[in-house]
Amino acid sequence: MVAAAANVSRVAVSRAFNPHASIKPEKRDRILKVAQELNYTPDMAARSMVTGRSHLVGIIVPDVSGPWESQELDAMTTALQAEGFATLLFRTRDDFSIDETLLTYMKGFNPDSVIAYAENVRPATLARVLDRAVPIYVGYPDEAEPGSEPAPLSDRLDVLQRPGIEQAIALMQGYGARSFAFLAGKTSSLATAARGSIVRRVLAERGLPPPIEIPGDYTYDTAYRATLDQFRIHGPVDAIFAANDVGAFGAIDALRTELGLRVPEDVKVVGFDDIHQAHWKSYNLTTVRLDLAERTQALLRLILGRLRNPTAPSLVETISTRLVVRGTVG
Amino acid sequence: MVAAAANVSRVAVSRAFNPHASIKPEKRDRILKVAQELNYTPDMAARSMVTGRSHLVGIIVPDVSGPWESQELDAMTTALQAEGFATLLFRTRDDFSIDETLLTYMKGFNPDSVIAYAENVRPATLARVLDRAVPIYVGYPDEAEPGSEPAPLSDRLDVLQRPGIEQAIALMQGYGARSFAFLAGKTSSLATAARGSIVRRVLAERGLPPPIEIPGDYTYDTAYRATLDQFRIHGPVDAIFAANDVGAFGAIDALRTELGLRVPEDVKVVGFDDIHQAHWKSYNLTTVRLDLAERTQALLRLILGRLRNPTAPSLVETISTRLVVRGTVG
DNA sequence: TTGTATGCGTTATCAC
DNA sequence: GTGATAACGCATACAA
Repeated sequence: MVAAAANVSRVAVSRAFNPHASIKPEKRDRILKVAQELNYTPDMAARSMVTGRSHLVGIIVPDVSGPWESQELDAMTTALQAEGFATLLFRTRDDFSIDETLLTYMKGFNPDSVIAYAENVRPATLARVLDRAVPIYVGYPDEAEPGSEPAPLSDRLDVLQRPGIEQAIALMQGYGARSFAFLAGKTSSLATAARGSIVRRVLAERGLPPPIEIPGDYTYDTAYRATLDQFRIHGPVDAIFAANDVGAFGAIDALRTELGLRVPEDVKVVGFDDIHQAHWKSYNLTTVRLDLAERTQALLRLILGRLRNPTAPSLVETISTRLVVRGTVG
Repeated sequence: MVAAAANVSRVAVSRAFNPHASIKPEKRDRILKVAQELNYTPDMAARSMVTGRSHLVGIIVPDVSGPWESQELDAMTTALQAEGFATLLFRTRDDFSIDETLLTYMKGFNPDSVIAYAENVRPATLARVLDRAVPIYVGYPDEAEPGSEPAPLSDRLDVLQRPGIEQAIALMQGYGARSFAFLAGKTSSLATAARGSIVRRVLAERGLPPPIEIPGDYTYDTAYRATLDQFRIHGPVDAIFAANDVGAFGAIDALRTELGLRVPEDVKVVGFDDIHQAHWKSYNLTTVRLDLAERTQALLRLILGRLRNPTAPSLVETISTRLVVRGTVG
């Protein structure tokens, strides 16, 4: 507040920086000018204490460097910044064990909102630890397990995974695929569970045999080895549906590099996410798209809506998926 | 502080949460227990005001979803979390124009430290805007331009890029390459400028002709098209040295997919960074490694060292590079 | 070891 | 439109 001392009053400075406050324009301009000369910036921590708004949005991800996660993080950070929020980034380990510690730690920063993914955090834990900020919970409603927790107090982004998966299977079947494999993601992941469940159901509906399950964990290396094992030990399949794009890359490389098979002629492959790398020529992957821009906007609506009306009932946004056809099926 | 009211005193709670404070162990345990039951967490904002430590480390990147950036961000976030810091993430646009605004905004959060990359932020701007936190500046000392700014007040991580580049060129020359191309990154990037300069110098030292410059911007698509243009319009080269791995991927796919050339038989390719994707079988890229763990530890030392002694003269850490040989040269 | 008083920088409330 | 004052939640200096 030295800026004030150098010139005139004290709360005037506060008003000068707050667009809604009433202050004579010329006075505001003068104060802002002095502030800039003195290199003064309002202290967000102090502001946070009295306004109850930290202008921080917490994001918890299991692996910042995962292509999908990093692309979503990029989009969210850009969008949040445009709205005056800063991204507070946390990284969780794969197991649920440190959930509580991490959430408690994060709570100390009083984020205005928290984005958590179903894969990483149990909804009950989330709801219990955070109170001020209503968390946003990304879930997969179609084909949810009967006993799944209802995510009591949180706003939700529901991702409809079925449409894209139906299109993918229809396309592969149309090109003659009869035997399918589902290359799973991490088993603890709700997303992969929902995807696998949908795949099984859609295959059944179309009169196709149930899929062979190839174990995976969303990584390239595991997908590569697991695909090798599947083909060498258990025998080939006509088509592989991967729970994520990176896994599909691993499967494709295993098929082409080590098994001498052609994609898509010998084996068809479809991924999930449509990350930037999916259009790289070496893969040119047909995949189910989770539209990033759409998703980012939906999350932003949830955040802003909750902040505007803290006592509103649970907010829900829904987005869908669709197939992006490239060169690994036709 | 309601936790205190529910039980005993008031500052006792503060001491209970501060490891250094003197308090009877049993009392601390009891307080911590009650705190947990009441779901209480110390407010970092309030703590920040009185201690002058925000436990926030600001990181500014141009593109969170870039493989290299996201991998470094992941490693840094993990390391910082282990030391009790949270990552405050900012994203800059490609041009320098919003530098000041973004930095001012960031300053409002009073980060304990700031990591900025030479590509994104002018050192002078950085030093002027931030005062409390001494920024950490990642630079490339070897082959620095004579007129480059000395980054006055900041701690530095110096990356020695020459060793890895020398090894790469030696290897390619050893396999018979005579004509070289340098696939550049963004022209405004200091890293790419330094890399190009080193490549030119090393080629000259080895009696090889100067490299052809292929324009690029670190992206796959641009590298793909630029490589196509180079070979179709200006003619082929024996070897391509790319300023980053993703650019190398684009070049490889252009060579193999559209030009019908073999890598490494017809054209040798080397990248830079050694991102996770470099070992994917479709590329299996020989590349210059920037060791991530080493780099993360060096940055952490800088941060902690500066915090321990705020008045110390500029801290400098130096890390080197080395070639990782895979399948795109031999 | 423990409690009391003070201050960190800001905004909200209430006078003027 | 403007200024004084209280309050946010915490850590520290000091006294006990």
